[in-house]
Amino acid sequence: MTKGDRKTARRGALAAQMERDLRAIRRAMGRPLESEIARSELTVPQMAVMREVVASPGIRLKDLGRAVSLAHSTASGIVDRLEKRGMIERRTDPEDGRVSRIYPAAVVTGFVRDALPALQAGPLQTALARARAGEREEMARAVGRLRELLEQG
Amino acid sequence: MTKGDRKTARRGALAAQMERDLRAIRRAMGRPLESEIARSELTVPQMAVMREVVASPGIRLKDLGRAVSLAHSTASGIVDRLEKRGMIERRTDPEDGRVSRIYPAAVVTGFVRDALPALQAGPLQTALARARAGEREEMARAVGRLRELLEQG
DNA sequence: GCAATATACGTCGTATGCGACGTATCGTAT
DNA sequence: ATACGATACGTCGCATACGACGTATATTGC
Repeated sequence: MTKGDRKTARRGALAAQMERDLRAIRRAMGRPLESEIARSELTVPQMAVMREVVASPGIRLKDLGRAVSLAHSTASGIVDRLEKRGMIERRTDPEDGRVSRIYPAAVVTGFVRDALPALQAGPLQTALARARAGEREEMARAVGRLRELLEQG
Repeated sequence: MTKGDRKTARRGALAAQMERDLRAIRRAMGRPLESEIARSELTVPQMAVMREVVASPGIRLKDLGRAVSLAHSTASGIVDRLEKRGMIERRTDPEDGRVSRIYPAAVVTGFVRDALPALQAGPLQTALARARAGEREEMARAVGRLRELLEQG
């Protein structure tokens, strides 16, 4: 085995470990939501979509998907379910018949704007609270950098 | 607005940004797999499971799920599909009728052992290759720490 | 020895999550 | 004006992904 091979193997092990960690992170982030914020009956992605729609009423589906880093088909499905619950509204753009604009339902706008900041104190924020300030910044930077590296490919 | 409120808000923003980054990371990691490693016809989780099964033939389903950070029901489904393709085998433990042990199919054992290291050079490893060595370690550490913080809750 | 409990899995219902495909609409070049 | 490509969505098929529930098998308590 050459020196280069060992290097490659070491990087592979690092990557494999990071993959395991990232799966575990995803798992840990999704889990408590079901129980902790059960009152709101919103899953993590639904929460993210609601936040975005409240922040930008009338957002196009495509931009919504990009904002939450989801394929438009996935975003469409989430909007479907939120619409079925009456928390959101789809309206075709009068100036461009192709785009459907997403609005928060009038009834929930105020409620969501108030409740969301409190509700979004999910497992991630709880975990971050346990870290030192420097650690928090470091992890945020690392995650951002990793995203950057992955997306520039 | 008190000083504590601002602090909480800042942490919320940090958490929200990290959530976006983590979604984007997940998305970027899953995507090229479909095309790049299309020959192997294996998805990311299937790859992770194959790796684990080849590394530990006869592993119990529960331990398999834990190793890849997935619920046992999810692991069961993945094993179902791999079994249907003949890449894996389920055998009930003769000493304990409850456990089903997972074995790599005899035909693929050698092949997988050789092919996997090359195939697992997925988007993450590509991205990591673009980073400086120090950055790599830093990101790995940060991700590991984040996992630790999330799981200790 | 047997009832109560615990464990390991399989299965189901639901929610993501994606690419591929079809459709309606818009912009544009002829 | 009309054909043609581009764009935005909706929908489908499939693969995760989870908790809840049921079932079969061990283990424990008495």
